[in-house]
Amino acid sequence: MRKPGQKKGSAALSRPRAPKGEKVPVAEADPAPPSQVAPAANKVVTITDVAQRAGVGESTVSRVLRNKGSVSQSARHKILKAAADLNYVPNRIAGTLASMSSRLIGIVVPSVGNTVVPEVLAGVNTVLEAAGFQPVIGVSNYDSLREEALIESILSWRPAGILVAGLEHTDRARAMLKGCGVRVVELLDIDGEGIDIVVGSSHRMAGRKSAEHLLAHNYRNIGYVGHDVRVDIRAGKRLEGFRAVMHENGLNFVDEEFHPSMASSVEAGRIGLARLLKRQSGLDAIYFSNDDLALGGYFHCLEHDISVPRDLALFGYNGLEITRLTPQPLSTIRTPRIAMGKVGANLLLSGGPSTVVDVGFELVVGATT
Amino acid sequence: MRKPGQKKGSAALSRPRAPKGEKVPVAEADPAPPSQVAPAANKVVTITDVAQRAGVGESTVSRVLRNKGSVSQSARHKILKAAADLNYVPNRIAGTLASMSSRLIGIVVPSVGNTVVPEVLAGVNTVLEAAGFQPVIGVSNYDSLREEALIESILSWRPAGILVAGLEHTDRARAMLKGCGVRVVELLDIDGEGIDIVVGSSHRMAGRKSAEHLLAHNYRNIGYVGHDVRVDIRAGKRLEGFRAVMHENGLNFVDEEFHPSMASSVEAGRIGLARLLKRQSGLDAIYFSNDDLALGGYFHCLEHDISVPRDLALFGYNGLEITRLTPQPLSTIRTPRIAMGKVGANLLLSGGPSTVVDVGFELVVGATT
DNA sequence: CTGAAAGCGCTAACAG
DNA sequence: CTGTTAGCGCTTTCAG
Repeated sequence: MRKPGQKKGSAALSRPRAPKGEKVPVAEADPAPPSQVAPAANKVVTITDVAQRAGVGESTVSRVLRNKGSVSQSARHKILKAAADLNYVPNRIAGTLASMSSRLIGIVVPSVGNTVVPEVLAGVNTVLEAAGFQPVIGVSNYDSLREEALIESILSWRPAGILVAGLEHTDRARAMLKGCGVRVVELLDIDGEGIDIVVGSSHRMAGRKSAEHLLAHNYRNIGYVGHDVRVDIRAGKRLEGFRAVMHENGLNFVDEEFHPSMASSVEAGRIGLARLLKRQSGLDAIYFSNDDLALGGYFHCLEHDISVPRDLALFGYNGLEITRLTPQPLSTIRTPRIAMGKVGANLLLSGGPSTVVDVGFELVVGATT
Repeated sequence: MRKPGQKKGSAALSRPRAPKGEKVPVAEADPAPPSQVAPAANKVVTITDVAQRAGVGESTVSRVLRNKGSVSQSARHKILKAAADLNYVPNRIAGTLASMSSRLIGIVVPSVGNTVVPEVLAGVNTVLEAAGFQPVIGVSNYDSLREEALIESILSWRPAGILVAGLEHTDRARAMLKGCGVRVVELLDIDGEGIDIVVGSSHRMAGRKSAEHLLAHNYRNIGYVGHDVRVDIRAGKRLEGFRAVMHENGLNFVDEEFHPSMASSVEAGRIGLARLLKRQSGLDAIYFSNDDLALGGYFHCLEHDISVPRDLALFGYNGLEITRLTPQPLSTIRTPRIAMGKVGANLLLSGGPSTVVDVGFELVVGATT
């Protein structure tokens, strides 16, 4: 049996006594008779304490604190005062368990490398916060097994909903998502079979449009510079779409350079383009897996006096802020990331039916094509 | 009294029945006598179910699932099998309440705009994940009142620890952090009074070193281009340090341009430098509030054929990856962000005494000074 | 409008 | 090694 009255705080991580500077006289710290009552130190305030101090029942306190049910003004006042005096912080863990409904929202993203994921998260967060939900985040590092583990872990917090990136998951992850009983939103991509709510844009189509743009501008000797497309599935879909259009026009990439980095990076683009140009001449345009890489390629051109787009055209993906601020704005495809996050979060909370929302994209003709 | 057996899932956000495509015959959906038993649909599996199916007691199941205490191989086997069969996902909300120790870690950051915060978070996350903790995140948008609210909200989840950015908080926020009974880590800055554990570097000193560097290279007519320094307190400290060195050498900024954006941005740097150069001639160096701005300034120079550093030297802060990949690498100060996150998280979990850790910084001499 | 009481699902003694 | 039993702090009937 647990000894009542001997309440302890969080065992492992509770603050050690007397942090730097605060002297606590060893002998006479506690004026109460020692070994009789446990020292009241750090006792966590509960709703019971508030109720007692206000002289009301616990349920009334609960009602006031959650603005639910009707309570007399006098009681409300006393309770609010008591809570403030006691510095009461409600315990949502207990609240969640009792009410069987949480204000936690799970989020699983592949990385926080470039700014695209943070931007989506910012959009999501705006909505969640306004609605009083708290995000619980996991980063999978583009590893689907890690994603699976994260999903399980997050689900164990019984969130009110969950957002994940992309449509590709392990079978077990899909099963868990399907069976967990809460709404799930898959963000960023719509090319594939979704689980519940899907909000994103078509990467296949983005790749196609990119190719059509370059072909329309009479580029024919096109190279590809990308990062690991096995890992970044959406980049792979863009490449696929691009390639399809090339084939439909009887063309092929002159050459392709895959940097083995899992995450995209400016450096990968810089190195990748340098390598490609070393072994191929006659290229007139490069399609990059995204703006990070394209930026690296652009820097390479600047440094080596390769005239863009006369000598070489460059095309990226994402429409990052920076791409329109370089000396020559980069040609790219811009996606509404903040909006995507907001739409996803709203749909998650709104309780509507399963849907697929295509937020679309915009081809931005910069000065590099 | 709550009717037993009529367990319901999360009310608000539970998945609606029959999502797209799955036809559910209205009349004969449930073969059981209607209005007698509640449909067993979606019943959430609990530890009791697992125990029953495995033919053991609940506590034994708990022991197996948490690898605690000793259990016979046969029992362990049966339990694991039962759990898998039932697709059991433990309820950590209940576990946390019962054990009074959570595996949640609160994190409050000012923004997710540029990559510095995500990088710190990546470091933090590496450690947390390895130790089985889950981050609960809040974004304050550089608003201290919002930060206060977020801290309160996050504390209500009774996290095992909390990480916040910077040392400046509202009085109430400090009080809550001090009184919450768990370890708190303040990241990014060490110039000031900390609450418990402080991990960061001195921005004042970074500003000083930057000034010393420029002065040592004989720049004397120095301008400042920054974003809102009232809001980004750490940028303000750098400016202060820089200015102090100038004064000690009988100098002053020739002119200062503050872009009213709260968050830093490449655009602010571009516009800010353009404005500054329009009203001042004879400047030989610019100190930027950080690399985002410096990058924008650099792009402005590239576009307007301002020779760097001959006509104008540029100096930033952060040491973002991209600053060493531009045609001329930018001169800047690099901070160990990933390491900072790791150290902070480790200290948080390790349970040591309150400390201040200066992770230092490195002045990177690029090609722009 | 208010209080009493029964759990939410799990963990932690304790006694086998 | 294992089952029983009290709670964790809060919400939610239900009966005043």
